[in-house]
Amino acid sequence: MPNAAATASRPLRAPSRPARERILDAAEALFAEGGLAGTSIRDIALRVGVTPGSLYNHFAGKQAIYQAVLERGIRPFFGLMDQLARGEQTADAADEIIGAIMRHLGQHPRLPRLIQHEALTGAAHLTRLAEEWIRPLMSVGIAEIEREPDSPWDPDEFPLVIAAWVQLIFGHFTLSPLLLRDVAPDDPLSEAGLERQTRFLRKFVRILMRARTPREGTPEDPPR
Amino acid sequence: MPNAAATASRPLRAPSRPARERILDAAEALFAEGGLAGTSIRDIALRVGVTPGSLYNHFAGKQAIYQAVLERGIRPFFGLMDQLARGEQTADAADEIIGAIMRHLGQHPRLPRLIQHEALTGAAHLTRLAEEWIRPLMSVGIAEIEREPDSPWDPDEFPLVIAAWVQLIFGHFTLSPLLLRDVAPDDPLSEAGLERQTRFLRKFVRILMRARTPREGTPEDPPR
Amino acid sequence: MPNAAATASRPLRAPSRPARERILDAAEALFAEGGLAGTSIRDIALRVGVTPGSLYNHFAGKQAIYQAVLERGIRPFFGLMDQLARGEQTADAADEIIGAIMRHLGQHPRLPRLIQHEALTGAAHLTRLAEEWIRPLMSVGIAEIEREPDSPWDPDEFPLVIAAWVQLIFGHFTLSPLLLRDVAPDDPLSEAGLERQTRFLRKFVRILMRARTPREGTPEDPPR
Amino acid sequence: MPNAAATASRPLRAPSRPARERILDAAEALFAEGGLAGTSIRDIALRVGVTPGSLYNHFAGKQAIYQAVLERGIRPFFGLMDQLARGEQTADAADEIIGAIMRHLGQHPRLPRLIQHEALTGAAHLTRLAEEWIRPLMSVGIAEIEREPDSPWDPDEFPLVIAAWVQLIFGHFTLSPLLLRDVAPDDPLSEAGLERQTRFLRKFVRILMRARTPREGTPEDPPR
DNA sequence: GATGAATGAGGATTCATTCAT
DNA sequence: AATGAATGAATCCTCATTCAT
Repeated sequence: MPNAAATASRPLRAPSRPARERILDAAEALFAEGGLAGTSIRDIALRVGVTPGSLYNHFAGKQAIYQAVLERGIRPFFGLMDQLARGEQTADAADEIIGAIMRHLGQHPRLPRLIQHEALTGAAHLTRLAEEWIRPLMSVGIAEIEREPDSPWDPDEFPLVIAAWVQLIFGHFTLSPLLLRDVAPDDPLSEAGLERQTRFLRKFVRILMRARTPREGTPEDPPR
Repeated sequence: MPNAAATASRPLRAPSRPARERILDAAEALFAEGGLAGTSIRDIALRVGVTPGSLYNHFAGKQAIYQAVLERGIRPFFGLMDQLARGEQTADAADEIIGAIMRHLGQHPRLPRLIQHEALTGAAHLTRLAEEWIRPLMSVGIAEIEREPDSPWDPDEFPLVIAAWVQLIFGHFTLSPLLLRDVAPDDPLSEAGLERQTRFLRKFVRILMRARTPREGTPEDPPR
Repeated sequence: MPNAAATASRPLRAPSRPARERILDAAEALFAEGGLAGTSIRDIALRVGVTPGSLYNHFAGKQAIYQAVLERGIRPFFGLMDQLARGEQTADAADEIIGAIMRHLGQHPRLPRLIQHEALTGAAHLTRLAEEWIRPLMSVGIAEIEREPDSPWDPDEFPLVIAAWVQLIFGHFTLSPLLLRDVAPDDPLSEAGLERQTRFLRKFVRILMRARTPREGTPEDPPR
Repeated sequence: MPNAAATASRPLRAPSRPARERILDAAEALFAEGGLAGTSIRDIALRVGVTPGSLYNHFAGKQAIYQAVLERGIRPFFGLMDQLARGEQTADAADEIIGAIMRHLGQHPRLPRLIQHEALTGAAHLTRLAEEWIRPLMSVGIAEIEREPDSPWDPDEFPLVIAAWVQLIFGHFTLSPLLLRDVAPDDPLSEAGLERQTRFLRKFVRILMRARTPREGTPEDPPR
């Protein structure tokens, strides 16, 4: 009974993390790496240290585990967005928002990967969740843009600006590990990497939001 | 539209696009959607209109097809980067680069998805390719940044700036379809959506590159 | 109605029909429908409203439950046969026998189905029981035939006649629900359906037992 | 390659029975014994001498095999019924019908078992087939009854008479092997057993159809 | 007596791959 | 080049059973 031994050594902490959570932990890690199709029930069971059949005492099946992982990951993130939306409108709110989000994702670095996997494969498992997640996200962002009088952006560009923010934040977790593999001084997901990216994003936003629109290089040339 | 040129030499409808290409076409579409693990040989064969066994007359196996899809997709993109790197250093080079890249990806919208899948699952199949791809990409970008005397960025931030660009461009193909699903006036991958994003990115880069650094809101507050 | 008597001693609604019986009730219903292989321990537990493991507090396993269901069903039927064999030899004994059997099976309509399942799958679980059941059944029947002086049957045909009776009686429970599905005015297992069949069988037996042998159409033509 | 050897020894007969048929042969035998739930794909594959996966090159799954077995078995039987319905209305038609049916079932003794299994488990897989099978069967039978002027049966009893015939015929294959196990001189499904039953049924029908109704023993006593 | 969690065996089915034709 | 049939491994899941609580 290895788990018993493992938990016995820990002084007080919960009498072994509940099985359901342990399964979701393992599944989250694997799904974040391989996605739904790339992760097998056996992999999960193996990581939990249990027989595949055992998982079915806790979840109805692979899809149910996947869905639960997604919900467990998104729910607090959604809560954070909600809370930020309600936050005080100080001058440096943007800085605070970026910091809060990066801090949260730094502690849950699998969430952006899970969402990116979903987005790639059709987001079938996300649609219900996404509806309550993307909306507030857009609200938070748009409110933030509008508060800035010097913002160079037109209202019909606002969604693109928000999307850009999401891409930059998520991309740090999903793409930068590849892009910066040999070029950055440290792992993007390390403490240092996260701080670096946070500073970078703050500067980024400062520039983007307060800048006066520069003259257009080639005004209105069509992209084609 | 290079394919059009290639097939122009044959009568009209290409009844005989080489089998190898037809397989890669089918596989590309499926891999872009489901990734390597989420796509079966049978799916591909079905889409080609052929028996699974037949594929083995053209490729050594599933992995070989996957690798070939990746290479076929990345090679021209790599070529484009190379060409852009060599391009004239006009004042509006950045605009041209963005246009060229968006134009290319607009015609090969699966490429960013393939790469994103790879990035998520560990990029095992990409490393060889990535080495010859990411380097020039970084070069092109850094050169471009350096040419801008007013750029607010420090040299050690350059890689992050490049990464940001990639995230913004790729994200449009991998994340925006989800993010803007109900909020944008049209499909991000449609002609109109691509033009919109191209204009947006140009404005973005203009602001980012030429802006004078605004005063920091909270100078040097650590992210945590 | 022995169950009624048993529960009559308790207040009224039997909130505490012994667990063993409740299990057998559930199992009987399911085994009668799906047979041994087609019924899972979980199905039974679900129907009882209990956890699968609980069943093992009352029975050694699935087979034991099955065996117990079989025995609980056959025992009273065997008792009935025995009693009928001992019955008064009145002129209308056959009518009474048919009535008694149909009445009993009407109240235990799963028994013929259970036995038929067994007969189909090899009767491995029945052999011990069958030995003490089929014998008396044959006795009762043969005695009855012999009492009829006008019977057209030869002694070596007696077993076939008995078998025919069983087939007709059991068939009403196992085959007629399918055969008469759209053609009979009511469900064969309903009160009305059972009465109808009882009348029919009585007429049947009257004809069969007392008829004078008609001239053979084609005397002694081989069946092939 | 044992099959090759086996068929090589046979002088001329078809170049090995087609795989599809071999699978259905094996499946039929097993389904007739254990029913759908009691038969595993592996059992079938084992009997065919092939790997379970191979079956899926020929059938979509277990249910498909089952359905095909049912159809292959019922179709010719249905054809026979149809042909008998069209047959000449000679004086001894009943004898001929009984002979034909018993002959057919004697060569396909699994069919009654398959149908009985279905009837017990709900006949879900049979309903479509049954509709085209039970109708003509009823027609054949009723026509036959009506042709007999001395028949003691009322028109509203006709379906019960037909059902009785089916029960007697099917029961010989599904119930008699159990009932007559130790009491008959030979196996009911042997040549001799079949002939015996055929003679018995002919006598049975002669009596039943031509008999004058005997006086009722107890006129109209309700069965309860 | 009941439960929740675990298990090993086996269930159907899918999969990548091979190969004779 | 393509196919149909085969295969062994792996897939997800169910099952009967056990056992500490």
